[in-house]
Amino acid sequence: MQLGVIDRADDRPPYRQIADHLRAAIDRGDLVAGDKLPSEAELIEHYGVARMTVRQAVQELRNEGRVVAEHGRGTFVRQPVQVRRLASERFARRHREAGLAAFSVEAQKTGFTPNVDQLEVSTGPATPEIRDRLRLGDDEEVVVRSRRYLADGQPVETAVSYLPASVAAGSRIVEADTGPGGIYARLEDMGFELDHFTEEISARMPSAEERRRLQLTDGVPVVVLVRTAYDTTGRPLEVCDTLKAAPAYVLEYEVPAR
Amino acid sequence: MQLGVIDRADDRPPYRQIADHLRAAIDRGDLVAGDKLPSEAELIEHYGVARMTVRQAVQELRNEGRVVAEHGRGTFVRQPVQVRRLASERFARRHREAGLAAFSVEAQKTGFTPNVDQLEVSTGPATPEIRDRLRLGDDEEVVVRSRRYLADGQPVETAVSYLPASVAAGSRIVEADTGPGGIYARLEDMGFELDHFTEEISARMPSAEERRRLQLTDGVPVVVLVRTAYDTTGRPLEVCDTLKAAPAYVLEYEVPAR
DNA sequence: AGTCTCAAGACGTCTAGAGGAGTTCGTGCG
DNA sequence: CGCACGAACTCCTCTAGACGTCTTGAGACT
Repeated sequence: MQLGVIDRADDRPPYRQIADHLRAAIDRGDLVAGDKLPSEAELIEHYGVARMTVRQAVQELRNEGRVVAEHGRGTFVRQPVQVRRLASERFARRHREAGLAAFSVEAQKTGFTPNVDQLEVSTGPATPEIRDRLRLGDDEEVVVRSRRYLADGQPVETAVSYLPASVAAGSRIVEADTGPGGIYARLEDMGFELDHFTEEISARMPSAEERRRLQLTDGVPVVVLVRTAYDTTGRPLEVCDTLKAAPAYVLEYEVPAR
Repeated sequence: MQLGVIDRADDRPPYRQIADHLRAAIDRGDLVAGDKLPSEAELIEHYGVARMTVRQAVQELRNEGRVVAEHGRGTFVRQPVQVRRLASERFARRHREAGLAAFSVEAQKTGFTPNVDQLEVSTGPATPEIRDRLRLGDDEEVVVRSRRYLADGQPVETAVSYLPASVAAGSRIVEADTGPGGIYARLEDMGFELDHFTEEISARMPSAEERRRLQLTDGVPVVVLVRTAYDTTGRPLEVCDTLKAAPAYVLEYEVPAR
């Protein structure tokens, strides 16, 4: 494998030059997914720099998610993201069925074993952001429903729903088991007419806690999806905050051209 | 500000404890967006550890995108992601108009100055992935159109479109200026009937090159959006690969409930 | 053959420095 | 008053080590 040497005339610092060499080796195909990078000792030997310098170089690639270090074994080139498309979702299906039901339908098609856990339901004050989205007053409380979806035992998504307590109170929405059709069916039972949804999609690096819950390695971002459901009067009935394990999970939307 | 001390009995290493202390201070609100973290010297003094140790702690928060270091000034708590909603897009509008036109309409509503640059058009062989998405044979070439969108001079999105050369050949699609309505209008001029689109959304860490083109700081992921447009016969006519600067750019979709 | 032990090799964490480069701001000079 | 300069402070890069934990595989033992 060709790595080159450090050019002291280059204005980039040595650690960055080393990182670029390694990245180029991956891009060239000298190193493919699963291959082991040269060990730290070998890089020190090759470049004639201190250990912290080669570690900083490798750290760059780890932060980019291109390699993953395994304690005691070595550092390996990672499979490029979104190779596995664990599940896709179609809008229509997603919103006709709710929660685990939609996930199960997808599972049948894609061939994984679906599971859901960590369902917690509580009622309490809302954060300013949720209050804003649900257009609530300062004192109004919300019902919070959180859960985690797994595919073949692997966590792929966490979701937290917020509903105004005034809407959910007295219904099965405040219970762990909402019954068939999920909370959307319950809302319709209660006379609310669901009209449309907005979804805001962004991405960010997960916190250590979120990384733990989704069993993510370093350098992998999560897709953040915030769905708000409105009734025919334009009143927001639910905000659902979803974190998706990005490399494993690709959303797929289908829309008409006009 | 309350930071605590390192607990040698704790099984977490010191640098992680320090990172947790700082993260907790932010979560508690002791430090809010724009605030300066204690300097490295102050953290060394407070915790009684070496410089590399406090740097490693701060590096954790930088990787999470919660703080940003400014050379010579200090390290500052970053605005939480998606506070600025530079632009939102609605499906209908997005696909009736094309490219800069849609971007400009959005600009008018949201109040930024739109711009587009780096438009390059070329024809050549396709990557295996693009060939697969466009259902092309091994020898078929594609027309590649790349551009970058800016809002108030700030890059917010890069996009690369791929069309089968057999579709685009002889039309204005192979020219830098496609004329009014963009490539979708040209495709319709040529008798192709656009039927529907799929969009796959994921996220990943950008490469150094991508970070440069979008002027992103460390620790910020990009949202990757791959749109495929089909005609009424189900033939894929275009694949558009889009990178969005995640924290500044939140997609917004609106869909009917059923 | 199967199991245990141990050493080598890999990455993880940390120390105690050094010099460099960018930013800020006060001070003194013109 | 305006400007140049320098000190102080900040983060950046790097050195040359030390010891730790984890993994693997060779070799000894049963």
